[in-house]
Amino acid sequence: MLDVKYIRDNLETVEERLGTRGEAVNLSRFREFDLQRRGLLQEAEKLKALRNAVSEEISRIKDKSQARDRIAEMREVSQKVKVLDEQLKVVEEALEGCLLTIPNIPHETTPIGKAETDNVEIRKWGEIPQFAFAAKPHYEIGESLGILDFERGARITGARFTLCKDAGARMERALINFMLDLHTEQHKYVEMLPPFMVNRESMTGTGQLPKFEEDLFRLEGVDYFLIPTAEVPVTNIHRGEILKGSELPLCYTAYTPCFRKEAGSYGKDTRGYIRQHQFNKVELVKFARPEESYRELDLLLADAEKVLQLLQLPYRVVELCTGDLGFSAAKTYDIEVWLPSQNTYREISSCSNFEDFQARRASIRFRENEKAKPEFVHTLNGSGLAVGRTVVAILENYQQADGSVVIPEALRPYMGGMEKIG
RNA sequence: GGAGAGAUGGCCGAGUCGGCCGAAGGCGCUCGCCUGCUAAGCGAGUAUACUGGGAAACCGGUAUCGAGGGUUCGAAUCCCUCUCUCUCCGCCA
Repeated sequence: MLDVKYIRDNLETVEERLGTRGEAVNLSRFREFDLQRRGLLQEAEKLKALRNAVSEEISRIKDKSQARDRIAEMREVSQKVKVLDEQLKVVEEALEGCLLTIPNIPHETTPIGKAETDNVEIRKWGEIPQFAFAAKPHYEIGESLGILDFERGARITGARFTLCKDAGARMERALINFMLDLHTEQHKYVEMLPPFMVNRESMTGTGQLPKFEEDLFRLEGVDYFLIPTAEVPVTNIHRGEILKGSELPLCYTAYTPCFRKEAGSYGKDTRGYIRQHQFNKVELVKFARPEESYRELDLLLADAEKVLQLLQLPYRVVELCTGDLGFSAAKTYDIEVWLPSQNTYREISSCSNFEDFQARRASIRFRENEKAKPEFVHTLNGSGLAVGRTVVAILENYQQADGSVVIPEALRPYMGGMEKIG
């Protein structure tokens, strides 16, 4: 959510900068609701002030018969207040609804662009493997090794669900532990294991709602949703709180499964393990001081990259352009891992600074010192990493001519010393 | 699922028959005084949001005692609904 006062005072700038996201933005509705609200508010508050003053007078009059006129007068005032308050409520809801659907303003360093193709490559890491044979896609490798079972996954649930078996299941678990250990022991994040379903307020706080309800799995009977990412429960840990400046930045890491409807991605990545309705992810979340948030974003990105470096998987980092930026983000770096079968890099992590956009929605603030005014924190998060796609990358990059897959050295301690599958 | 108890400021905790209650008292914290050091003591201060005015410091108004609604000139206090927490019973990994 953007600052109402900022929009009010910089309407054209805001429209223009939001326009770089690719959708025309018209804030005239906002302006109208804002004006209406303040008009009604002033009127109502004036009457309330009068009522409060006269009520106090009445309280001092011993003989209530002498207050009869004033009581009658105030009865009328209260009626008017009631009407105004009702109108106000309608306008405020409209204004709120308006605000909740306005995306974040891209950071000034976010490259202007229309789509994915305008993203900017920042750096590449690692050697792209050269195979003396035709590199197989991960789903063929996984199926022939008996560690990924798409058919039975679909039988159990449906399309885009996969059964991990034997060393495949073990590798998922190993990667989760490997990543969590790295981030908690080397990068000093605090581990969290949050609920995997959240309420509507939490989804609104991080920006999934109200606009993207069709992407979420919703439970029946209660207003709970399956989380599409750990960002939601972990960021909402501090919803409604005022943190101490001295404890910032707060750095949390969490493993959770993620559930996404993938509405609108029909036909994309239909085969294999790339795009699932349920996948595992280790997430990194930070709450930082505004002036430190971009430095923290660089650190967070480096922490995520470290996973791929240790696993010796080639990747590149791209900076998303304004047209490709998520709703809540001001700036995003994607980490893309090399997939030999596709002869291209595919997203495996997305690291974003949301600045105060989520903090304002979720009311997460901090006080620099005892007497300081509360300020909104900046929230950040990034995948560290998507576990399923890491499995995909390992299978493809570490595949051997005989169909076996070598296990990255860093992962072996987590797989009982296993050196290869098959 | 059944029965009961509760929800007040950073924390603890008071709030009588509705009015002078944004809310006693204590703890904590901040600043000052005092004091070889520490402790104790003394004095002052210590919520948030919106809104009007002001360049600002700041001044005024409104709202907030779990949430929403009702009664009333006036609600932390009375009534209704909901949510959450705790205790007991049942069930269960």
